[in-house]
Amino acid sequence: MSKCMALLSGLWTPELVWCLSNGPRRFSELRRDNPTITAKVLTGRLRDLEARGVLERNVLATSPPSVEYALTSLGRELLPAITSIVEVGSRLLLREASGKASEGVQPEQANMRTAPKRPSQQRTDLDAQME
Amino acid sequence: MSKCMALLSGLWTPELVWCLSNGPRRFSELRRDNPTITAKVLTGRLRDLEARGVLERNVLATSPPSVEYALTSLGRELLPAITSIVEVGSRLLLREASGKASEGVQPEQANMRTAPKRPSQQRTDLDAQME
DNA sequence: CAGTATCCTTGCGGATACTG
DNA sequence: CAGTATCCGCAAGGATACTG
Repeated sequence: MSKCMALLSGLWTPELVWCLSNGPRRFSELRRDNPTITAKVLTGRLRDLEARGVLERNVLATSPPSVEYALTSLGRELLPAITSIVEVGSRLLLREASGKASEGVQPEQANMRTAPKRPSQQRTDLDAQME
Repeated sequence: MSKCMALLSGLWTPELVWCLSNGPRRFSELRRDNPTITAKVLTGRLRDLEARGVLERNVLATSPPSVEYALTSLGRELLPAITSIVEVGSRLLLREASGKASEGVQPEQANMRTAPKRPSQQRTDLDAQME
């Protein structure tokens, strides 16, 4: 679970995948796309993503040498997921900007002696979706 | 971009959302679901997610008092995205387990004097999808 | 039960300088 | 151009103890 989400962990990681979403891109191009990232961090993230199989590194024999980074097919499969998170995310951020409506306070029933027991949850509906 | 992905940032955050995916759950239940999380971190993540509008905190007037956490409607919209990332993630992890096939080495053409110029990329195909 | 309060460590990311 | 090498600060998490 966390292992899988760790695919996109690390600062700048989503941006980099995003930048590669419409074609390969070189090291210096990625630097220009994200002006405030440092070379060290950029190399780090690219190496991580390469190790995880999200992108491929391709050295071109130009002079001076240039290096291209491109999403793999599995890397490309992450794009829809990213967009949907961003979609929800921006709605959430908008909600924060305009004063948070409805601080809901419903008057729960009092005086029940013990709280209800629930099973310790082995399967979730998400597990079901997975198969 | 990173702001939106930060919704699910923080260790344990995806697990917690996952645990709430099939209904509300109490503090101690969440602790049992993730045996190695500490109370401090659990409270922290829950407060974060509440502030971000992903879940709601609901104090029940039982004795002893119990607190229920439940996903909001927007929180629930994150679930499909999470599952698709996990989907790709597990395929990636499998690939690592069984020796990584095809370390592709294609013989790129040499001796071109300069590398190709590409535009500095203002819009991506993902931006197009968003509208 | 559902948390706070404190302390302490690790490591991520930024800044800066240098290289094949 | 496409990186590596160091140093540093700080915040996120873990461990542990205590509370209404």
